Amino acid sequence: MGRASDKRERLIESATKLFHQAGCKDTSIADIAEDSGVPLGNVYYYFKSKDDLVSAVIEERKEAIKAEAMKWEANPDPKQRLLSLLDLQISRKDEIAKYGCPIGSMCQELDKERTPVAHKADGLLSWALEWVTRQFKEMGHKQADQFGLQLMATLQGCGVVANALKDPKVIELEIARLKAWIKEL
Amino acid sequence: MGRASDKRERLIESATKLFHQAGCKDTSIADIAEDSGVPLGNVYYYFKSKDDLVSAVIEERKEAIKAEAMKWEANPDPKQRLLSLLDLQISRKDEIAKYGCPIGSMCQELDKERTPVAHKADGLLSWALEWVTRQFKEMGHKQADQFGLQLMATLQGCGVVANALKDPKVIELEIARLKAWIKEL
DNA sequence: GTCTATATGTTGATAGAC
DNA sequence: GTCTATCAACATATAGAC
Repeated sequence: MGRASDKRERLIESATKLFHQAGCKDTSIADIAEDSGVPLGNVYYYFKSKDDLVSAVIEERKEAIKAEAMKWEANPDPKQRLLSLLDLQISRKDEIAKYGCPIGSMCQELDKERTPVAHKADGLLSWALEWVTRQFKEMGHKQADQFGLQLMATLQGCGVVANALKDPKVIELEIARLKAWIKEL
Repeated sequence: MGRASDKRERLIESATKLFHQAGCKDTSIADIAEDSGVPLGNVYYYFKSKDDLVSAVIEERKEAIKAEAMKWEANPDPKQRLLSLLDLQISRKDEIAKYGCPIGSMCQELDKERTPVAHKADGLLSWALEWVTRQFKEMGHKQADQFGLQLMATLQGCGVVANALKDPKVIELEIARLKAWIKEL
């Protein structure tokens, strides 16, 4: 691919958005083609199957998360890094209340599928859990594993509850509590 | 319906199981018909559409939850009632790690649909949240709203994480923590 | 009330002209 | 590399015999 057009990345971009908003299953290739402005038949030049496209979306999200984490790691204080993560979640509260957590909802949806990519999204969540746990370890906590789990479960949980209640305030409240907890640790 | 056959309830039973295991979208009427031993065409005698069946499944779950809650309310101590809820969740840890929380995963899946029943499952989760909050209120806590949210978010969150990691231990650990917290409140 | 056969619509995927 | 036309599979839902 000496000089590829930007169609591939436009397809991934549209798919990422639509999968989050409507779910992978409810988003057809035609929907993605239309949203990205790529003709239907041409999609299969870039992705040999829908699974392949789903896989690419997950891969792209993984890169985005790792890039974000790398930015935070410029800060030498692991406690501040965790607070950065929480601030990011707060800034996304409206989106999460509308469509759920992009990672969590994708894990739950794909886990029920019987396709080859079924459990690929799980890697995103477990990577995030490991990252969070690592920060607690660097803070010197022996209960780092427990704390990491506690943080991730609350983040995922307030996403589910906020989405069910369609109320971003849920995220605001729960994350405010988490921030207070982390600050005094 | 003077003397109805048990086909209607068998269909709901199969649908409840399959929707949880594979998701509503991925479970076809044919799947449900086969699992329940009811011929495909006959399903539409009992439910005029798939949405109608989904709706009935949600309704049945609601009744089951309310019945369970009523049993717990025989106990005069609200703290014990909350512990009963947590014990129930622990007893279901393997199922939840495999397929996710039946309520939470249904909320997340249906929220993305564009059908008339789209947000009906949300009522289950908000009912549970209200019930939990009421127990904290009866315990005399002024922060009952916050505590209720905290409990529900953690319950839902450990379901998502356990499902992604396919590890029931996640539920065991998080709920043990919740129980300790509630006991010393 | 029960069940078979089938209509109807949508989707993922392919063929093949350009 | 690009795009139109279309196939094949599968889903919901209905018609109509029993």
